[in-house]
Amino acid sequence: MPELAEVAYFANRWRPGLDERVREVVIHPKARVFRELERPRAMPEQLARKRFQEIRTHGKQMLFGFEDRWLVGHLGMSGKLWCAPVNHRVEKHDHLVIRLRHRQLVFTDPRMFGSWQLLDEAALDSLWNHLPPEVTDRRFTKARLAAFLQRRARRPLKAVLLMQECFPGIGNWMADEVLWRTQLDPRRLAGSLTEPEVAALWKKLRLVCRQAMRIIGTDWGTPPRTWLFPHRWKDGGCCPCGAPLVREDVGGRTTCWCPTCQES
DNA sequence: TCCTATGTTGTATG
DNA sequence: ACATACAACATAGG
Repeated sequence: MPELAEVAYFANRWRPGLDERVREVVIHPKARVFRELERPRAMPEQLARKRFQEIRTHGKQMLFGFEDRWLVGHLGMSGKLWCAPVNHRVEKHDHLVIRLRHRQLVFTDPRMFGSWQLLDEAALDSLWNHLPPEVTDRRFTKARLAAFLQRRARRPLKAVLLMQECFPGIGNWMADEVLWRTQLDPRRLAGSLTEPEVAALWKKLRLVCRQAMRIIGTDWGTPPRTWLFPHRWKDGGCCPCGAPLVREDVGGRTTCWCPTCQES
């Protein structure tokens, strides 16, 4: 489910717990979501008694600060964060539960494509502080976009927009939304864009990221009907222009576009 | 039963 | 070394 703005939304579900201390951490040490931890069993004790102080996100990554330890989480395909009352009992897909005095911070993920890491200050510096610029960042320049499209010249645009190394936070629906607004066929090869097309793509990438964060990021609002978003999910949908939308596999992912608005 | 799912990664191949 | 293509991961729901 989660892309840029949904990730920001979920990260903020833990906000009510800020300033509280960790009483207990409950995990399933063998759950796939802890595959990046060297010693999953050590994690609960490393967080015990620490104060929850900070929430940040970067693309689809979330960072939670606990004094001198930082949890980095990724929600995968089906992960969710929420605050549970203190009497909540751990359920089947609750893989990480951080118990505070007044609530519990819960990570639920049926498919277990999500992942968690625990960083110390050195690891935080080497990992979190060297991420690529976000799409809305001033350093995400048109030249940077053009260079990346050239490097991935033989892949369809749709597949390229999903590459987190250049487009942190862009996922399946956001990629389709951006291409629809840019009126580019998702099957076009990245290296085939003209300079004005690159400029338009850059502009729409930034626009969709900003608007998604504003509408979905804080309270999971519903994007208006003027977006592709509400029309794209199942077969039989129509573009706001009236034409039937196409849904097909492009670059390994189901892709939705308007054959009228997005000419090849 | 079969197909799909808002994601990433490992591996084979060119 | 670099780029590309695709299976694999695990589960639920239609």
